[in-house]
Amino acid sequence: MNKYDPKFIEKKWQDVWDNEQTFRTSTDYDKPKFYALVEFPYPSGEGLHVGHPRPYTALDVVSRKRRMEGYNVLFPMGWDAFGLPAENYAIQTKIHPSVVTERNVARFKEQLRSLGFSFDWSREVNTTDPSYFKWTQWIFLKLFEKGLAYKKEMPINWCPSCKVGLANEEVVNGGCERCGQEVESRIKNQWMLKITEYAERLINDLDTVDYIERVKIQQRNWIGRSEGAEITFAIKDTDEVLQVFTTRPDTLFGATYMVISPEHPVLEKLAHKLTNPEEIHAYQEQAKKKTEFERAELSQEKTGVQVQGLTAINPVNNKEITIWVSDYVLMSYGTGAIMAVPGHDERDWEFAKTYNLPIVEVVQGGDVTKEAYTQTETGIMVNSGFLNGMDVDTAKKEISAWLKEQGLGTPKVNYKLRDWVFSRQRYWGEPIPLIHCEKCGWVAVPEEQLPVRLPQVANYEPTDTGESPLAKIRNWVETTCPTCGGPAERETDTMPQWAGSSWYFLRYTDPHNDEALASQEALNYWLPVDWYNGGMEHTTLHLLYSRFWHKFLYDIGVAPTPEPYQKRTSHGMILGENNEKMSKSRGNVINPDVVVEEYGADTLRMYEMFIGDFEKSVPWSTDGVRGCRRFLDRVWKLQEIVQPGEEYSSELETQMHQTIKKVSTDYESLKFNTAIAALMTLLNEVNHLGKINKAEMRTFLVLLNPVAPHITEEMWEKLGFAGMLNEQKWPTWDEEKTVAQTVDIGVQINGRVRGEITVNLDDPAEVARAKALANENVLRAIEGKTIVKEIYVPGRIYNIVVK
RNA sequence: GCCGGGGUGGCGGAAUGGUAGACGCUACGGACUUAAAAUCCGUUGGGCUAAGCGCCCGUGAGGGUUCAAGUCCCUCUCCCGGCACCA
Repeated sequence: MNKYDPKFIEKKWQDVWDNEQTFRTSTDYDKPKFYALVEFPYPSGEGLHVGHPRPYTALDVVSRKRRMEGYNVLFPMGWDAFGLPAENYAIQTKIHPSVVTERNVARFKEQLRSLGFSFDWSREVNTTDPSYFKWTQWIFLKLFEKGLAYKKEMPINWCPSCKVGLANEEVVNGGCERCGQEVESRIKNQWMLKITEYAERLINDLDTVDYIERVKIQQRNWIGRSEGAEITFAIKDTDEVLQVFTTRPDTLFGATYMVISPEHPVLEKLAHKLTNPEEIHAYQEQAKKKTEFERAELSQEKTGVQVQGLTAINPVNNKEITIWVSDYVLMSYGTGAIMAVPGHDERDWEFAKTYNLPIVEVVQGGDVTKEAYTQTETGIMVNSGFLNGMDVDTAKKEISAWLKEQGLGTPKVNYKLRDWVFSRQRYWGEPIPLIHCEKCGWVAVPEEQLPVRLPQVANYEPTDTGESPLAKIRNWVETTCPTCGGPAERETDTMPQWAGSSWYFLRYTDPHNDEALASQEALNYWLPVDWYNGGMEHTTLHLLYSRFWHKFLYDIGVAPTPEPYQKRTSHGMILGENNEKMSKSRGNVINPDVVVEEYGADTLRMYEMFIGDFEKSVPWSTDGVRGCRRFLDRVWKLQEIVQPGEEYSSELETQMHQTIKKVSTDYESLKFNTAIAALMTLLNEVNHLGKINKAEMRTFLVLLNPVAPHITEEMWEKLGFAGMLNEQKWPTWDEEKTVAQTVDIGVQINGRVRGEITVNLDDPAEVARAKALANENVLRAIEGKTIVKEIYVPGRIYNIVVK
């Protein structure tokens, strides 16, 4: 027998799969379907990282198993190729990002191919391909049409030295990721998408999908739904009012002052009434100057200024209360104004202490002179007029009814989720397909003119003003208005990287369609995605954004299901051998090419599945890789001991059925490590016996195939088994045969194991008892004692309680 | 601070309330070899031991439920991840 030579074998089978289009998805829509999705990568210049193959192998395993179970499987791959690294590289080298992208894609593809994934490459998509982003732009126009895209003044992160608007994730500790320069906040007019309009559905529909719990929880927290009331406070001697949002309307009697955010419009409106305008303006200026970072850093110390000249009226008792301005109240949440209840809110308590404001206890149970009492379960209302004596829940209901009756307040739900800032002042992204006309305003580029392509340029540097580099390409910017034909200008902002990835799973179903983003037939058949695995870091952005777009497409009749993904799971990160995050600067990066070169793709795949709990982070171990290679070497050698036999042998029958069951169920529940352990155990047993028959060998190869497809396919062929391995049926197990008829069980005395006996599973208790009491060690342990109780769990344990 | 997840050998990790440590790695011993590597066999939680079996301790800490707890309940503690003045 020749040596196991992965380099030769892997190349051979990859070519076979390519030439025969083995894993091409069928368009036979009558077959049961299975749509497996992994997050498509950004093709960086670094090439593939050992982190990438972990989720890919996992769903490759599931996909390969599903095919053998008779499903029509869609397991596609593509490129999320718009993005900053290619653009930054272009600025440095003047090489067009599309050239760099093409190069990187080729490399990534080659690397992925070398790992033997069963992707259907005929369905490859690329977000930077005009035939793809035509539909990204089309979706945007639909959003615009339905009023879900709007333009608004918003601050962006600006690096004054690079003259570039930065994405939030490019700001590290308040500085520019590349040059370290402190980032400024600049106000820009930006396109926004109204994701908040979908907040309620994005929360509620989580109940209809099978996501791992931590993903659901993180999404719920991010959306941050809270129920409360909006209450109107009059401002004395004016027609103006202050609206506040509160989750604790029950504490209204304890509202002893109000706080508005520095950006609150009332300061402008009633500027003439202010008696300390300089002081207020100074505070507003100070707040404006603070970057987000500083605001967070200084968050402990409460600062503020009283708004003199204005007094508010507490609607429940008509008491006059002071108004303050402070940056602990955010304009972007609720109404930008709050009623301060220092007795029962920690922030208000702190502020009241700093400025010596009155604190009134309205819920009994704590000591409001020492700290805010925020417990709501047991407290009883006091100092609250008609609410006195009620518990918090009752008081909430009563006061809400009262407010409604008086026309002073309404129940209200608020979300932490903000609208999505959709503009980027960048070159390498999808152009936003809108035209601004002096006469007609913002006008959509007509559908038949899509896609709006990026102009070829020589320079990618952004402008001093923070505008997109596109703004300088005048012959691209200047156009005519589609509505009136007059002179008009194109929008120069581009879309964020999240745009293309918000719908790519739809495109895979019908990737070459020119008439629509995908045919209704394909969408109806393939959606929802049956299983989507991706990183936890995408839970609050990509996952939420794509659910939002999908729901929108559902509303306009394009997507056939309210939710895009039926099931979502997540993998843990792979760390360096020193247990730190893998990075160039830490010098602990493992290159998958090197592992493939030295040990083979099957070894890499297997190790990535065996390395540990799939859902947890785990450090790389080169020794562990070698262990997997040793296993495959031993598998290879099984060829030498294969015996005839078309039925499982009596020695192995039970274990065969156990292993089929274990492997089949573990592959389904992300427990690849224990599935592989079961195969190792089986191999050890086979080697002890020194033989394996054909029936056993076949099953073993099929079970191992999803993890190590090349070696198993090669052995299948060498052993002369019929057909190709990937065409075989997934083996089944017989539940009855998974149970050994005789087992060794422990005998416990008072819960401690004192001996071991061998029982037949169907032994009655008396027989087990006789065996237990015949055991020398057991006898010694109960000598001189009285048996009080005996418990026999068949096949598990015999426990004797003695005194 | 809030919300998740988690503490099990030297390491990665297994364990429907039923013999804790499967499987792999490491280390050690042996076989093979002129030698080494590779491979194969054995040992590998700690302690005690008369070496015969055996005994004691042990899943972050403390308590509880149970014939029986890594697993269930209570209290505490530490680590990781996310959010963070969200009214």
